[in-house]
Amino acid sequence: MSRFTSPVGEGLISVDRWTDSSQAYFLTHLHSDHTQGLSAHWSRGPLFCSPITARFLLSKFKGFDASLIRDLEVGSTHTFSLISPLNGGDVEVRVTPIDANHCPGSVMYLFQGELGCVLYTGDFRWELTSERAKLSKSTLLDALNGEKVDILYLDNTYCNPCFSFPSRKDAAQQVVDIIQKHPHHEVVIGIDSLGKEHLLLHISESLKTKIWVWPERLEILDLLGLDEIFTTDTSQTRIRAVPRYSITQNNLESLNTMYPTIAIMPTGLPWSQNSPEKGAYTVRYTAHSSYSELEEFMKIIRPSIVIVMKGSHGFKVRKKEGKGKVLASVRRSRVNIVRKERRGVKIEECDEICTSDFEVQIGSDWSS
DNA sequence: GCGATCAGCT
DNA sequence: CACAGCTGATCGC
Repeated sequence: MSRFTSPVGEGLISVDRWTDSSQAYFLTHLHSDHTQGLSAHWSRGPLFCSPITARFLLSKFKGFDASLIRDLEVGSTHTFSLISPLNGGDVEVRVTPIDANHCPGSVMYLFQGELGCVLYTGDFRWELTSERAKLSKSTLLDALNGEKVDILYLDNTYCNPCFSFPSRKDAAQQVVDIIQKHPHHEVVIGIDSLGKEHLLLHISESLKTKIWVWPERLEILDLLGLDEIFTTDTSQTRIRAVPRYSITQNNLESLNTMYPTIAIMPTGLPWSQNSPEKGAYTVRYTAHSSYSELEEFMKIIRPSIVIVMKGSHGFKVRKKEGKGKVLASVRRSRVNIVRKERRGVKIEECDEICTSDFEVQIGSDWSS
């Protein structure tokens, strides 16, 4: 444990982390909690991401130096070289970006080479009933080719047995059903600046209608070639996708003084409650893995060590005194878990990756 | 005045 | 509570 976490020399690789010095920077997707510290003036070094994320990045940060972007074909293995701060020699690294099925452009990164075998999931949904996730699984297993994952950085947002979600396809149909039961209502659907495009597409196709979005959102949809089904003209549709934070009880009541309106919240968050009598519907549509999906994932990966990236309502997280450090303790599993502090990760070079430092403790909960 | 960071909120 | 944000205050340039 201590050998990995104690920094030796300069950092080599940073993932979703932009505040300290590394030789290569990786971005999993363009949600804002993964880009804190990134700006149009980025100059620290090469930034690796998927081609779609590169497109979003240049749109979000106008004036970004495009020569720093290394867009990597998803599903392929790429090789690059870093300089060892220990001996000045080359450190060869293989990286495989794998579709994370979280939002457009989102990827996980599998790093292999002298650094060891490190899998960084970023935010991901391991929804194996979908063809896309099945493809991600085979890409991952092919790239691993039997190699053991030394360190897994895991999105554990919903890693608690109380979270079970329908497939996004089924959840999308639930939204369509709600809309069809209100044929004379206006409909507002809460979304963020990126994500849930497949939900909106499903609604548009099922109901043969365009969907209103705000102008900045249409720019993002244009980058995906989806401009045909969206509009910024309210007269063309009764269905509007609006910023999630704009859907409040007060706003819904105000809308209803003008026209009968229902609100639909696609979310996995447990405190968003369904209140049909108030015209407020919650549908469990989420871009994060459910507990059982995480279980499926862990059965395949069986890493030596897991570092979880979230954790407030996932694993039972226990605050440890001093320095704001947080360690996770897991009651239902004996997997060795450490919670990463703050955002992203900096991967340092070690004298060697010594897997015996990370005793394998895969518990029966993962393996049964 | 501008950009970066943070507190507070949903 | 906070998926992934938004707004507003403050600080340094």
